[in-house]
Amino acid sequence: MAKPAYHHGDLRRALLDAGLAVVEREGVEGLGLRAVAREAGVSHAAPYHHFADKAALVEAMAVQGFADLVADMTRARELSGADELTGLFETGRAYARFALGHEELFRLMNRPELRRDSPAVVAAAQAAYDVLVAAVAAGQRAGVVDGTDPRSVARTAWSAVHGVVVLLVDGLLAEGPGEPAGAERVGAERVVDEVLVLVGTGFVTRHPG
Amino acid sequence: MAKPAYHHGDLRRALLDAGLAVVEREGVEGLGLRAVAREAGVSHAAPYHHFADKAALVEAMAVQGFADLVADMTRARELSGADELTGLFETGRAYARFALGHEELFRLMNRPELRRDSPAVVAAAQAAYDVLVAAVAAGQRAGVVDGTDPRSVARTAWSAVHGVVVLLVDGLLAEGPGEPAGAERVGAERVVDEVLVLVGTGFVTRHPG
DNA sequence: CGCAGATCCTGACACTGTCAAGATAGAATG
DNA sequence: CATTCTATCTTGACAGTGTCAGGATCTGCG
Repeated sequence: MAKPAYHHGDLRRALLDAGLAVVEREGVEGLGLRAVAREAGVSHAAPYHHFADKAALVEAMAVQGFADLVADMTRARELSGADELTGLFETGRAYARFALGHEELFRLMNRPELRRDSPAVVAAAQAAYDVLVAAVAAGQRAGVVDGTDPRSVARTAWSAVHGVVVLLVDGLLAEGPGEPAGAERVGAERVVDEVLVLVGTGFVTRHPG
Repeated sequence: MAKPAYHHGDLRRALLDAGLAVVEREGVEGLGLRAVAREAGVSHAAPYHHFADKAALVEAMAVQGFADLVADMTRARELSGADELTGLFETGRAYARFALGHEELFRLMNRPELRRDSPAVVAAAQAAYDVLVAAVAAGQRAGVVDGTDPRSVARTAWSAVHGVVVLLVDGLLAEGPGEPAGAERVGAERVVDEVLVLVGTGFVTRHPG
């Protein structure tokens, strides 16, 4: 159904999906233009009719990924009820869940060359940031978050979430040494929660009076 | 002096330096084996007598980078005097300063394929982490840092520092919109400080009683 | 000196991204 | 319906890459 051999119907979408499949199977560095063409069952130069070059393909994949990410984040915040503090936490948790659930895509989205060369990707990433800023501002209006400038708090919250997720994805924050591989995911989410509450409450001993 | 044309003296070191030069000039993705061979003034297959393959070269560069990083961090902590809290902050600041001062090398050190394929790089990164853990533990012994498990606090501190630095290097946390390019560095350090103190004190409003 | 081994170079192979030219399908026009 | 047009896809080629095999050259030891 809907695969008329020569004129493919919607090859652009098919190439994006094929790229997703390749990147999740073989990692970011295994993603090549010819590989996604093979995966899509098409000739090696066919992608050039839908993307200017390889960079344009991964750019489109990254933009799509960020769009899905902001959808996850806003949905998580909406579903979290009236408490703005748990809403903020759930937003962060959604960020972590997305990254841990699509590790290779997340790595692709954070490729530095995209940040340097693609304003579209930067804008898409900023959109995810804006969701966090909005959640922080709501928390401040509700009186559960300190500070006057929401962007200041959002910067540290974003830094913490992004940092812990990156470190987890790169395997540098395994909970115990030598945990069974199957239990990694639950351990990862526990580490994320731990970091989220600790960055909310702080860890510097408050001097009395 | 010390450049006997054929037998190069210390080509291994020269290749590492050439790789550093190439990576800072052309970025991580411009770093190729043939490029560093050209930079070192040597033939395109010469590196194979000192490194098993390209991955081994960038692995060695990353390990070297992490060694320099831990040196910077420990030195900063030692120079910070007796106050364990400022010692902890200075350790984080040193991390940020290294990353912002060697952006491309920092990006190379954080390449995900290294984390997945090279235990040596993971160990080198963990060594940097251990410096932070030690600083946190010292702060706890001095009574200026909360918590019992130093690794828990160190995880969030590391996450915050690493996160803010990564976001800054990728240009996602510019202070004001459209700051002059020359002032970027000072703005970046201010953002780092802001995040460090905020993650230390926390931003959740404490409910009285 | 003469040899052994380390070090470097040349040449080749498979692979990649990219472009040019030709083949084929569906759409528009008569 | 027949014809032409255009977008789409394929084939073939080129430069550049990582990598290996084989030959050339230097250094140190006997």
